[in-house]
Amino acid sequence: MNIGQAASASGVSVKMIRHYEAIGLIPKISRTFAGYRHYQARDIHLLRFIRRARDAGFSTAQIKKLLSLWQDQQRPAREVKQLAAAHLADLQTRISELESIAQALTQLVAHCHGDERPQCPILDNLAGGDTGR
Amino acid sequence: MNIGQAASASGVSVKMIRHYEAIGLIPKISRTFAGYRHYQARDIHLLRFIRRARDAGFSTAQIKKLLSLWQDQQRPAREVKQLAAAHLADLQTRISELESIAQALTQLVAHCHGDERPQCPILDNLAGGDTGR
DNA sequence: ATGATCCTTGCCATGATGGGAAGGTCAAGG
DNA sequence: CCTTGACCTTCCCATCATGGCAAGGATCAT
Repeated sequence: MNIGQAASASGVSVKMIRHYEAIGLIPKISRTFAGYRHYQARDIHLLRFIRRARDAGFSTAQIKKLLSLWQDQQRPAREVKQLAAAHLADLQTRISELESIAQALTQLVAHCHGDERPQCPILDNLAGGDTGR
Repeated sequence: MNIGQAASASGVSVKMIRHYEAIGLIPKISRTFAGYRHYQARDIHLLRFIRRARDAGFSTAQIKKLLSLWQDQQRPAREVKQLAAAHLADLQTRISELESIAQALTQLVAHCHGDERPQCPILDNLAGGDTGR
């Protein structure tokens, strides 16, 4: 399997596959005599794992750790859970931040008449003072 | 006012003030004969506006537009509202995405016993198949 | 005058991703 | 055999918002 096929089989772009190899997230892949990367079924599994982890919002560093845990048959589930819980906490923090921004913005948008007149509470708020209370 | 004072007065870092000037988000600031940037009260207002907009999650491009609307006494509130609403929609999209990730992850974490045994549904899920459904 | 603290510019880094260029390889078909 | 098109290789650059560091100049207080 060439890199393009590995990409479509795994859902990871060609660019990113090479990148992951370059940063050591995946091991160096064997090459054909002409220098083409050659992927085996287990490489595809690896890439799929990475894609799912990435889709779950894990950072590259976290994925690196997840991979090493995955490949360690002896790992305690505790470590995995810890990592996942930390990431989850992080997600929830980000969600709350975005939510409070969205809430404030919703207020402002609701109070803006939005017609042709120049007066606008959104700009007033940005220019002005207290952040919507 | 020097740039350092402008930074603490506005809440925008020295680095970012210079950056905003470089990318044309704010006009070129007057300089002292020695080349130091010199800030007036209205420059601080501008920086504060930018900081608030940035805190509200607007992109630099959107802030640029907001600034031009702000400075145009004739702007229709409609345009501002449109911009803010678009950003709000964007925020809400991002929030939902994060929420669905968080929800899936919460399930997985909940089902992981998290003790010393190696079996772990989190890794199984990443490795395996259906995304927790 | 000397040291501390500020300012200047410029380059590099982040993290995840993509674009594009210049050049090599391979398979299919005339 | 040669061309063509699709693929591969590496390398460099860009994004976005932000920061760090370095070398050198300015200012200010002692």
